[in-house]
Amino acid sequence: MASAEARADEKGLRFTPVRRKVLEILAQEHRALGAYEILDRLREAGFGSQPPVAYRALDFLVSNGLAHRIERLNAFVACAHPDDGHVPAFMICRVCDTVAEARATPDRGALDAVAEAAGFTIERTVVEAEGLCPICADGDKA
Amino acid sequence: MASAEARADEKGLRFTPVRRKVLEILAQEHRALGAYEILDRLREAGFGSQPPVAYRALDFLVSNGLAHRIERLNAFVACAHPDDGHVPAFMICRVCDTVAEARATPDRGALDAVAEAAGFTIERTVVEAEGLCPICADGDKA
DNA sequence: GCTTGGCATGTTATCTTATAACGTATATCG
DNA sequence: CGATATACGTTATAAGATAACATGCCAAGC
Ligand SMILES: [Zn+2]
Ligand SMILES: [Zn+2]
Ligand SMILES: [Zn+2]
Ligand SMILES: [Zn+2]
Repeated sequence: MASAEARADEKGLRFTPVRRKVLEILAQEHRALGAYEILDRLREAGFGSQPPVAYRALDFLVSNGLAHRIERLNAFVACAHPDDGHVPAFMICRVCDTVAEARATPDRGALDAVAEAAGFTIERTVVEAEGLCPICADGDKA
Repeated sequence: MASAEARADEKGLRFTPVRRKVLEILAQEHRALGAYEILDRLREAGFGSQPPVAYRALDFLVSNGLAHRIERLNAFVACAHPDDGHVPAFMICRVCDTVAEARATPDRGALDAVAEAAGFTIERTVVEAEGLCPICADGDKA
């Protein structure tokens, strides 16, 4: 995470205490956190306690590729590959809510073809798979 | 839509007036409608006017493959291919909110591979592309 | 034909998620 | 130092979703 931060600094981004704290909070979890859950922890840490505080920091992190929004959950995760500009794909466990991030880039062939045929210009793609993580799949069998 | 309805009947599903009305409302639009927008139209048509009325009908339609939820928009569209069990992919115009549905099935190769490697069992996949439809892309140039 | 059980509908109340609007503080630059 | 831009903080409210409970409907079983 330190490296991501360093790169952000180089790009002239202002990595303020709230923003750093939110990224730390996200990075400590392997699951997606809702904005209000993050807000609770900000409050505990002495930051502002109203929704815009959390949402603004999250907007910053998402805009700059340091975090992603999980549409399926209305929640957020730290980016697992903050280096490059990538198209993320997520695997969300419906039991324990853990979220794993993969790169989806090679995935887009078929959809791209349809879009091109339809004259649709894709700017952003959301790929979110829901299912069972290995641990919870084991639990199910037991 | 009549055909979809007939098939639903055959499966022993109860196609009640509210449910039919909601499907009609969705089918009349090529964009996604929020639950409260649907609720407004139900009210106008003399149905119940409280949120659960809309949400329950939508749950029914989504569960039975007659409509889809667009996670990106927290909204709903009628299914364009109600025949088969398909994995839908959506192209959402960020300007006019129109939603086009494509079949995503051949798309999943890469993600499937990653999931298998990780031991993750995929049960459902959300694919939503955001961008510009042909009409709005033209408008941008002008 | 009446009863009973399951399902759908309807309502009230409440919860969660998100943003608008405004004032204050802090940083950056001439 | 003063001007300007960006970030932070608060209040208030919008938008999306569900819990809990009462009522109505219909079809199966007596
Ligand atoms: Zn990422
Ligand atoms: Zn799990
Ligand atoms: Zn469909
Ligand atoms: Zn458009």
